[in-house]
Amino acid sequence: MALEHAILVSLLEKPGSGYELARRFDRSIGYFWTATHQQIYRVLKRMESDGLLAVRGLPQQDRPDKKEYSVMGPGRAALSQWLHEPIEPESIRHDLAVKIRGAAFDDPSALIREVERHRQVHSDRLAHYLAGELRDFTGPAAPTPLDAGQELQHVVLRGGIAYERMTIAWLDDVLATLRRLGMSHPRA
Amino acid sequence: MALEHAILVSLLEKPGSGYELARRFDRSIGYFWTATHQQIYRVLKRMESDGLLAVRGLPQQDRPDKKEYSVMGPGRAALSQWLHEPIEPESIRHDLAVKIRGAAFDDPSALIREVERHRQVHSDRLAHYLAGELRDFTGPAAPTPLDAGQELQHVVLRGGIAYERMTIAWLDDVLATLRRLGMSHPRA
DNA sequence: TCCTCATATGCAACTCGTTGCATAGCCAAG
DNA sequence: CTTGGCTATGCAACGAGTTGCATATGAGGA
Repeated sequence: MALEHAILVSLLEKPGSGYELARRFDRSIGYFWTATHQQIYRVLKRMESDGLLAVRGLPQQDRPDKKEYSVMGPGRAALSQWLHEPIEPESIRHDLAVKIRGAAFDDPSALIREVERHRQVHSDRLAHYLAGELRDFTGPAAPTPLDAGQELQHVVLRGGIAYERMTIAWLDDVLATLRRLGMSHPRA
Repeated sequence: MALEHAILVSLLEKPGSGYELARRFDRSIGYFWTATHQQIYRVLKRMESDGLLAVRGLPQQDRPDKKEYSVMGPGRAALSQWLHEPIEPESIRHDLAVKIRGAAFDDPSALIREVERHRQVHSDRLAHYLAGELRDFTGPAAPTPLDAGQELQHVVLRGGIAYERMTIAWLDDVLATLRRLGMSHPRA
């Protein structure tokens, strides 16, 4: 149930509405966690009724009202408790790897375009992460020195960068393998 | 719904029972997909009633009967169709990254043992993958030349190896960062 | 003898996550 | 003037995944 905790972290970094959270989950938090607005609204409601969050209705001019959530004492305590509990190291769930092994029972060369498309997506993500790193942490406009929260955000971002770089290199390996097999066995 | 397809791939590689599949999902297939026996039994039953799989009851001496599943024509067709459909590049779900950012609101040094434990798990996985690579693909007992299926299994395994190596390096970066913050801010 | 482990399958209840749809006002482009 | 996009929230239904428990047999150890 880490979505709850990811929301607590994000709201501690800055209070906001469900809609704003959903956008953060498409951006910085999205480097390591994804969530749709449906999930977020549902969990926010539960967390509020559990007393972890406070909600403040903000009537706005020219657009629908929004509800700004912020973390209460029990929310902070719940996060702290979770931080002290051990969690399971994650295991991967990689559809593309299933497809690659499945290619042994189909035409391997048919996968090449798909793998190229994935490579492009990861390459775009890498560029996006690197731009963010320059903007927030290593560029001339970045604060110096960084505070603890920023250092931790930076090390998480470095993880995202390392992940994308590793993935791109692996997809190149996959492409080379598929092309090699496609040449020697034009039709499997 | 890639569990279904992972099962098809695994049963095409070799027919087997639900129990055997569950063990494969703890081993080679588990490099990139996990599933419990509950999930597997449930999906096998559905796939059989959908006509994707054939089942053969094997009475055994000295132990409970087992049901051996194998892929039928429609199952192979379903896999082939899926292989030709584009899939979304996955996004990460990394609890540990949530914890690391959360450490800004708690004592960062409390996370060090947790990160060290994760590093150990990934290091063990890497050793396990490398042993498997030597046994099945690069060692003296490995078949030469490898057929297409084995080449594809190998490139997937290389992906697992690259992932673990990257993760270990990142966790070292995380540990260095946490230790640095722990020194300059003994209590956050 | 009893306990645990390994094989082998399964139900029931639950939470988590996704998808489609609905509402509602404003703005800008065509 | 209608279509689509952005802000902002939400319901309903479904599918995916987890956890706890139940059943059955035989082997080996305490």
